[in-house]
Amino acid sequence: MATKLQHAVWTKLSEIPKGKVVTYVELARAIGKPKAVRAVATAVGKNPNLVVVPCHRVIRSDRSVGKYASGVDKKIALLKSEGINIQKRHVPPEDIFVFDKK
DNA sequence: GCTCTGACGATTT
DNA sequence: GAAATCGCCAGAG
Repeated sequence: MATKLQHAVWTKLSEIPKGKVVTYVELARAIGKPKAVRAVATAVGKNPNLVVVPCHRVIRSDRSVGKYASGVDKKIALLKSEGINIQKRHVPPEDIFVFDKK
């Protein structure tokens, strides 16, 4: 099952271009709930559609990779494969994607 | 309807 | 710089 919040999150995630990552804050802001970062994180973690939902492109606002269901190390490897020079503790700000805010 | 928990954030110690 | 604390929203029991 999927709540509307989760759907909103996944939809936004699918809009992230390859080679870019997004922070939970930006993602939360994109769905109109900038304070609901925790709810957003929960939604991402429960993502049932790994194909259209690149959850590995989601990082924390402090540029740390955060967590990953299949292992943080895997997440980092995937992002590096997309051209992102990511590290466990920090991610290059220039590779962080920002949603078009209104 | 209340309480606990969570892939978090920001601030303080 | 790392750990602890408080605050935040939504979902699950």
